[in-house]
Amino acid sequence: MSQLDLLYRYMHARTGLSEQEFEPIAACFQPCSYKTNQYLLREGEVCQHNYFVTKGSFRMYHVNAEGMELTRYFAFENKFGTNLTSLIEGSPSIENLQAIEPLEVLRISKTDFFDLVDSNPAITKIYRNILENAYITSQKRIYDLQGMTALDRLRWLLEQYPMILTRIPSRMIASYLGITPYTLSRLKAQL
Amino acid sequence: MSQLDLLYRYMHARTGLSEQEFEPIAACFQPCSYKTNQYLLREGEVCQHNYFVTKGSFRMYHVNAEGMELTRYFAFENKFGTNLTSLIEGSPSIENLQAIEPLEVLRISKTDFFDLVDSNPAITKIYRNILENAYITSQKRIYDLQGMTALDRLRWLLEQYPMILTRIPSRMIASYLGITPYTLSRLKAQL
DNA sequence: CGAAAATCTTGCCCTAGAGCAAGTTTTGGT
DNA sequence: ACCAAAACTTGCTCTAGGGCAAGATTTTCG
Repeated sequence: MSQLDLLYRYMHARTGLSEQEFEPIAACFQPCSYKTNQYLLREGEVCQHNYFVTKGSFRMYHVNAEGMELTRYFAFENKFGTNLTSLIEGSPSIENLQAIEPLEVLRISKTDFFDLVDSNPAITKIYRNILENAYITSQKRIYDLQGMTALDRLRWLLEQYPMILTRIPSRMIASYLGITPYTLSRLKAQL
Repeated sequence: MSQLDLLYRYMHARTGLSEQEFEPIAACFQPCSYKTNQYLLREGEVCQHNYFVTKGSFRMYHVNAEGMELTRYFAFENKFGTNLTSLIEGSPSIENLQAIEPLEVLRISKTDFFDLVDSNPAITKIYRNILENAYITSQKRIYDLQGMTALDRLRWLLEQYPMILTRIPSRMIASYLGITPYTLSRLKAQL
């Protein structure tokens, strides 16, 4: 299955667009590879692309005033991921996008993307879908996690991504759950 | 300033639409009043409207498994507010929308709203704007609050809504900040 | 206006999770 | 395959914030 096939399937499932309609869209996407730990975007830069993951994964994280990493999102296969805030506002990103595993993406430039959003009904719909899902996911995260103990939060995460403990380094999971690596290590013993 | 004037200003600022273009949109909105503590939507119901606040405020909150209230959002004047997840998915709402002060809104039904989103370019743009803002706000909340002490979180909230301590009961603010009313009371002494 | 109810405050004690230190295991580069 | 560096584990101590109880204040509504 080629990279573009994956993207086509993603879009077809959400909009029912035909292969012909897909062609001009596909032309805007560029394949791109990153090694583990390599950055797609660094804090302070203005985000220029939207990324569709075809293999591997990357994370989005922020370094706060105390120097602590806070991971907000893991993008796995068949997901779009980007710093939407920076992409939308054209403001400097407050977060880093970093490959966790050897990563392959299809990326589309900001201008091409928003041109398509404004001109191509299928992409208008996809963008709406991306925004709706991003919003719903982030609401779910706020609600589900608030008031839970750290152990419950870990169980919640494992339900959503059963593979995560084997694929992703613990310190990143800890920073996603808002706990220290020490605590995560102790919790794993209790699972 | 009439309710519809406020809505027109809101939309004009975001899309530049003319009064003539606004007319058919305005026709879809219905004025509606609620008393303090009255519910716009209860948990378990499917959300049927999108609300634009012209006076007063309402909150969105959820009751978790332990019976604790978690407040997610306060909607003040000139804001749209609804349970977007329920509105989008047609799923039962997991949250309650409740007036905090005597409240006046303009509401639009779900079907009218999504019909406009699909047919009216100004509303397409407004909806995109609503989604983008909802997303950005919710990201900001996750990032800003994670890793902060309770006192810092309170200060953060007061920066955004200086009037909140006088307009909104403390227990709701506590549940928004993810702390107990006891702790909030102690923190207020430290401000 | 006045009584009952709800809300807010504060003293006290307790627990979840932070953080350091010191060891162990895993990973990556040559 | 080897070594250094990074990541993970675990014992110990400490603290922010939770939660109860009991009193003070404010709100509500007849």
